[in-house]
Amino acid sequence: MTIRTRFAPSPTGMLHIGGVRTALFSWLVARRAGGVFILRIEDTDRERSTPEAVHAIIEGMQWLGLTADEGPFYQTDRYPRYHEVINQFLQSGHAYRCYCSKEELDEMRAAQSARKEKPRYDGRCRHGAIVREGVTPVVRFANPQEGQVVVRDLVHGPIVFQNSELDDLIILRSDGNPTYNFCVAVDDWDMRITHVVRGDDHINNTPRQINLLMAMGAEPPIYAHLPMILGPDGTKLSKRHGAVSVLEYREAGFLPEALLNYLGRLGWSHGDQEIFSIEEMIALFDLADVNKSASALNPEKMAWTNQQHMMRSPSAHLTAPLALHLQALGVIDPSARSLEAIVASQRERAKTLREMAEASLFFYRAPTAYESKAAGKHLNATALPWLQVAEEALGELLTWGAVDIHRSLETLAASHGVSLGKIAQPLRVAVAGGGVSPPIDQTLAILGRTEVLARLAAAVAYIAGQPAV
RNA sequence: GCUCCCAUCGUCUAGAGGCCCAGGACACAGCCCUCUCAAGGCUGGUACGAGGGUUCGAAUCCCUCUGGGAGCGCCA
Repeated sequence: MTIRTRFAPSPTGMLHIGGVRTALFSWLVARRAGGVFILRIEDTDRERSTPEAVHAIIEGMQWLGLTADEGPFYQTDRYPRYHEVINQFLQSGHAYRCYCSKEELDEMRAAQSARKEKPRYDGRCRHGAIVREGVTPVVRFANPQEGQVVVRDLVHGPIVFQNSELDDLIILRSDGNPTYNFCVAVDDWDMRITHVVRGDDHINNTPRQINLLMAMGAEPPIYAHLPMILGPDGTKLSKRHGAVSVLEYREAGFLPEALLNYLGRLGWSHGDQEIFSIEEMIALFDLADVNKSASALNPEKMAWTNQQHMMRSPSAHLTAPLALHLQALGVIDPSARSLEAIVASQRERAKTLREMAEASLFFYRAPTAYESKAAGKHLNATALPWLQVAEEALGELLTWGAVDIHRSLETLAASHGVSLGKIAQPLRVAVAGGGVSPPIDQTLAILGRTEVLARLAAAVAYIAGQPAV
């Protein structure tokens, strides 16, 4: 049997990190089994669903590479089918019309709470409701009143619910809109979903959905309820934790595969392995290895994971996104320097592409001011002669490559009986404006001879203009 | 209140009765490497929520408690 899974977000907000993790696991289950992954948009809440949110979900999934084999399907397109099932239920006695008003229901629930009972519909319209003129009834599902429902859950094991705990839920609102649990059951059946992978906040909905499925004569799928993802402080994830939308992680300079790797390791593990490529995750993922307890986001580890992926990626894979980040920082033409060389020199020095872009700005812009601490230490009278001899030696180089530059500077240092650092640091501050950059030979190679000599001349002039101490 | 879920270092986790006076990773501290910053290497500290069982033996199995979370909607 072909494994079929689905990701079913409701487009009422941005696609957040928790949703992405759910989508990832669901996608992984399908990919691992050579099955089918379906995207279904649950937009029956017409008040809160927006086209912008739908777009953000699709764009996010696309950026992450979590491609759907079928869909996106929209529940609002499936109303005829829902009404068809509701009519069947009405005829078969699996559902009934209920004329109770909201006030009546509120009163009922208030009374139950006062008696310390679980608030629930008491089924007063179940047997021959009194038709009220001018009131459009809702349709309620006649939930079985006895026996139990066993949820087959791959991460939790079997979970048992007593039918006596469940009430008759509304499946069709008075405004004609079917409700969530009902639509999910119909869709999962119609789309022949074999494995429902979703957040464990849905565990309590599951027995209702199973009863609905059984009333349709359907075989319930297997479930896998994933633990929640919490904010770094261990509380429920919300806007105040910063990034809400996955797309914000793209802006922040994360690689999609790194984000997926980090999210995958939240709740899932494969021994001691930390870094996984997408292919490895597909090959190794197993719901049996998924944790039951909630986990908190750790921004430092997320960044570290991203860095690890950047270090392992072929340079060519990083140049395009780096160019985008450079442009976002105001660099008109990122290709004015070798992006591959920049990536090669910066990849282990940055946690994100954005950081990499920031640290690489000096390749495109000569320093307009020197970092005061670095300049004080390295752009002074002591450094002046080193800058001058380096300028001369570099000017005479026949070929301008990192290896040539390195050899030249080393020879220079050796001939004066000093360490390379003595010369490299002043050079670094002169060309980069501060005390930090990739190795000096690579840095100069990327910059190009003309630019380097110009910046050295500027630094020499700067020192000359400094008051003598 | 009722129902359901969960519980190993600060965080992510390994651990399916003896291999564990608990291993790895992030973060932190120190050292090494070194032209800066990183990366890398080495070293260090900190965890099985509590109490009862079961067993020759429990982080691992059972029970109770405690603590956290979810649901109880004409939201999804």
